Amino acid sequence: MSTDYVKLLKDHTIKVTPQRLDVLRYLDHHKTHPTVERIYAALKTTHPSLSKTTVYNTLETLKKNHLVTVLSISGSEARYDLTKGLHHHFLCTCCGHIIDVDMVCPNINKIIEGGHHIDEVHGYFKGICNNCLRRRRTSRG
Amino acid sequence: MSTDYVKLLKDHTIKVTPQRLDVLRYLDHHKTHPTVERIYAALKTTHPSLSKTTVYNTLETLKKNHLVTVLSISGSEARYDLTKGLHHHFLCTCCGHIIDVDMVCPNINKIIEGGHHIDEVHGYFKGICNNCLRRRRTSRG
DNA sequence: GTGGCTGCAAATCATTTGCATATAC
DNA sequence: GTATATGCAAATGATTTGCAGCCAC
Repeated sequence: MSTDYVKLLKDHTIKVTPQRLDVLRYLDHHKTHPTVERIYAALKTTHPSLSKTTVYNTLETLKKNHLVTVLSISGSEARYDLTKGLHHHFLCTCCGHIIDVDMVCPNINKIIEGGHHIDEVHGYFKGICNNCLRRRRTSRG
Repeated sequence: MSTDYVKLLKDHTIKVTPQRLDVLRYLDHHKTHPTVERIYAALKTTHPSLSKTTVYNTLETLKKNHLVTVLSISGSEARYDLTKGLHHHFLCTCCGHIIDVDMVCPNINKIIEGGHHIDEVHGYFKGICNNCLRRRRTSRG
């Protein structure tokens, strides 16, 4: 993503506001699939008047413009990701981290045999990440 | 799934109660990935004393025993599925139906290159199903 | 008989809504 | 100047929790 967030918003006919720039910059600098709460808490420190509603509104606007993607991989809280090429996600059920998975499934089009029109493809994997596996091994042995 | 729900529960050391049998039977007869609300509403008609808490509890118990699988494909409400072999799901954003997708991705193991341990694989597709596509075409032309 | 299950009501948590004020353009 | 965005508080909706009484084993 370019760092010209102003241009990015203007290109999508989204009005430029400090709040929107903040959220965009945060997502660009923290590719950790953050929750609304995390984004809000982080930005609140440097922008105390920020409201959580605005974070929700902003993310909704960015989503409608396909600038962000929402993940529903981890239970109750939505996770947000700057939109980039098709990739999938691995949730470590031990530490909660979400790891990007670049993987192509060549026969993904099989589903089109049913004559359905596909807009979105989400691959969600859950398990234990290599970090947690290592830590467990170490602490036991 | 066998229709011997009593045996199924006993095999998993789950106490047999009318409520649990009801939920199990409902899921076996309605492979529509129902929400808690739908299961509850349906069973309530023949079992008026049933509580929604019990539906939640039962689904949680069945889930822990890997008898049901939870889908988080459709926004805020969880959807429940009797567990069967690996398959994926297509959500029609027009009519809300969830369609099973039997599809094998041969290089799914690529993710293991990262040394992560995988427990669950969920493929979620979103778009417009063939039914809705046909209906739209018809109503326009 | 007893531990686990049920069902009710209240609590919680993420998200949405209504609305008055403020701001981008 | 006007339409839109912001921020607050209240509302909503799904799910969870606490607890008293009940039931499967």
